[in-house]
Parts: sequence; C-alpha cells; structure tokens
Amino acid sequence: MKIYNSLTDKKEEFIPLQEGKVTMYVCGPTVYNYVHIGNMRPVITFDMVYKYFKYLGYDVLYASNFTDVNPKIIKAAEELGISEREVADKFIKAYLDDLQNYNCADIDYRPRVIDHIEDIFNFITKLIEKDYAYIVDGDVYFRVSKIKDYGILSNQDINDLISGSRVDIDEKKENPLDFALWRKTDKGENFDSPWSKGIPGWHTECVVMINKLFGPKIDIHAGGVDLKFPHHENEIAQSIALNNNYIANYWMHNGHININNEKMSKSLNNFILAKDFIKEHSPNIIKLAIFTTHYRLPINFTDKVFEDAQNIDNKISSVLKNANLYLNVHNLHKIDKNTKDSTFEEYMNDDFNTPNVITYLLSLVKELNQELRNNGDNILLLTNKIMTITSILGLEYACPELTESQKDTYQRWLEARNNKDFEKADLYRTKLTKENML
RNA sequence: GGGUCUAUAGCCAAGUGGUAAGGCGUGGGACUGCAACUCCCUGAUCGUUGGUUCAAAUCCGACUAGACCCUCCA
Repeated sequence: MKIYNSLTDKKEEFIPLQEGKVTMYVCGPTVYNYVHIGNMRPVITFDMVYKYFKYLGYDVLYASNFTDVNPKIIKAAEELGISEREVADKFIKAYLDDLQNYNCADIDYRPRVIDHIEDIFNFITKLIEKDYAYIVDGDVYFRVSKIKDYGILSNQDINDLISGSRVDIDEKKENPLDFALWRKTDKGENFDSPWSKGIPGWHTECVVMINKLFGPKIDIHAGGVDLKFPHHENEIAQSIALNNNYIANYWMHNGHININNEKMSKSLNNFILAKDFIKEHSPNIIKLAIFTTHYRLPINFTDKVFEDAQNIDNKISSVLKNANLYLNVHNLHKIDKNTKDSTFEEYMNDDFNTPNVITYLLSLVKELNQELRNNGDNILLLTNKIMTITSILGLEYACPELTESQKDTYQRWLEARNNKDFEKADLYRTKLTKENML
C-alpha cells in the first residue's frame, strides 16, 4: 500500500514501525467555537484511513487531541463571561456531538492539553537542559538555529523564511523563527511553571501527547495543509531535538474546502458549521462530496456538488433497499461488512484514491441493479461488497433483516400488482415506503 | 521575495509513456398500472508553446491563469 508522504513529497510504500500495527495522530480542534465543515474534512478523511487499516487487518491506534489551553480560549472565556474550562467543555461537547452525528466518533484517544501540563513542563525542561530552548523574561523559546533540518517538511530554507516573514521582529527572540514553548502571562487561566505563570505554546502539546501515548515515534501524523508550517515543522524540530527523529514516518495533509470558489472565512461570512450542515443534508452527502475528490486536493463546494453527491447517495440507497428486499424474501440475508474486494483495495492502496473507489462503487451498484433485474446469483456478494466499501467510507446505509409481517406486506404488494388490484397495491407500497423498505 | 499545488468535455472528476474511467446534465430509446427506481445508447485529444521519444494529457523547458503556505487557521 502506498501513501503520499508530505515529508518526502513522494508516494511511498507503507511500512509500519511494528508489523501489523499502525499508530496515527491527527491534530484536533482548538475548542473555542463550533467547528465548520472545513474542520470536518480531516475528520472524515482520516476516519476513512483508520477504518481501511482495520479492514486490512491492522491493529490501529488513532489519537486526536483537543487544544483546550490556548489564548483563543482565554479570549472566548472573556467574551462569554465564563471560565476557560467552561468554554472548553462546552465546545468539546459540541464537537463530540458533531462527530457522533457524522459517525466519526470512534477513535482510541482524545488527549487534552489540560491533562498534560506537567508533561509539558518536563518536556520543556529537557529542551532547556539540552540547550534547544532558552528563557527570556519568563518566556521559553525554541532555538530553531540548532536544527539543521528545519524546513524539511515545508520545503523551506531557513533564510528564505526569515527574509520573507512579515512578522513582528520580537526583540526577545534570538531568531525570528524561534517559537514559544512557554509564554508568560497572568491573563485568564494560567499555570505555575518553573519559569513563570503562563501558558504553553501551541506547538509543544502534540509532541508531548504523542510521546506519552505512543512513545518517541508514530507511523502517521496528519492534519490540514495549513498546519504544515509552522505547526508540524515545529513539532518535527522538537522531536529532532529530543528524540532525534521526525516524530512520524508518514505525514499526510488534506487540502482545504472552499465555498463557491472562496476560502471560508469569518469576514466573508461564508462558513458552514458542521452542526448546521446536517440540518439540510445527511452526513453521507458531505462524505460523498469529499471523497469524489482526492484528499490532497482542494475542494470547491457548490450546490451542484451537493446535488451530485445526493444523486449518488440515492442510487446506492435505492439499490440496497431493493437488494435487501430480495435477500430477505429469498432467505439469503447474510450481510457481511467485511467482504474483501481486490479492486477496491487496489484503489485504496494507491494513496487512498477515493474518487476511483466511488467510481468503482457505482459500477457495483449498476451490476447489482442488473443482477436484481435478472435474479442473478451475485446479489448477496455484490450487496456485501457495497456494504463493506460504504462502511469504510463512513457512509451509512441499512440492510436490516425484515420482520415476517414486513415480508408478508411485500409479498402482498407483489400479488396485488399481479392481480391489477392497484388500490391495494398502493396501500402496501405506501406502507413499505413508510417503513423505509422501498 | 521564497515554497507548494492546480489547469482534462456544459459542470464535478480519474487517468502520470502506448491512441481519454466515472458521475451530473443534455438528447434518444427500453422497462412500467401510475410514480419512483433501473437499464441501454449519446460528448472532449487533455491551458498555450517548444523539446525528448517509434509513441505524451502523462517526461523536460518556457509561458499564461488560478489557489494555497511563509501570520491564528482543518
């Protein structure tokens, strides 16, 4: 299986650190607000990756953090007139609700910064001891100049970064690229550290939590492209400093979502909150919309994109309903969501080529429709393949076992139609439709 | 200024050396009590321009257009 590695900018054969096991970490949200559908792209994408590894038989451990200690949270707390913990709890809960609604909630760890403050102290202390960090007026900065590989992930030369930066030249820092590991502040929620009262810098938490959960190195580290620099670059720098590695063997970055050719932003007021999106569409729609484009490329969301996704959703849903009726009535109802399919694997193994998977899925749908028309032999197999693939993509379709009375209604509908008793037939049809059988 | 990516039919989108998948839409046909669903047929020489090659959308160069990162950001 091949994965495009942002670290090397190449598709590489995936070789896990430990045979049969995968460890993965995806940067999670800063919980100061509700998340928008752009935030859902990595969630949906890496949920698919997680499920696919499991399908392949790997033992997968997947972690995604909450950034719940952060200046933005302090600001939100001030504005809302509640405590930082209340802000964090409120939006963590909202986020978890979103994940539940999008059927992406099933991962292994959701570490929080608030539970790792001591670990962060220890981590920073080690960096200082090794001379990779220095203290100025209670702030602690990472000494980027000591990392000769700095820029390896984002393909940046240190000198270009400095000359191109439109940043504040911070007098305190030795080098404009040095980033804060610890920042002194007495504003809002803060912590007593060996250096000052303050809060940890954003770039440290992920490394600390990864090390704590998994050790010095994991297989896959992922997130949105925007995190490549500086966040992920800085994680790598810290990991080189302490563990002499790039913290992950494979770095994966998903592209952004635009709306009507515009970047989602507050100023344009064109962002769609995850919780609002599902008021109008089923989660299947956004997943299909996302998966019809390769994960590394940007997507432009328009109404047409959602319409197309809705069409695909309808197609899959209706063939499965028909197949389900057939299987139930013919006592063939043995749904297996772990049916192997080599074509599916071929596409997935090529850096998760979900657009091709969708195309393949549609060809299975067509085949199944033809089989149903001809009472073919492959109805169960095709149904199981479709159920397997859709479930790995996180799409939800039901293939329930029918009750005897439901089967009976179905038979009566067919009979009535044969007898041209259309009034009766319509009654049965309505009933079946109501029960979501048709 | 530095870095990265994209450019394929009306729209969305695969394909990375051997004469263009798929979906939507359009047009035509079939099935059907009606409806829904479904099935069949229907379209592009791949931004422009040089080059490499027996052969290029696919490799190399130039150009053009657009997006993104270098500042909080999925």
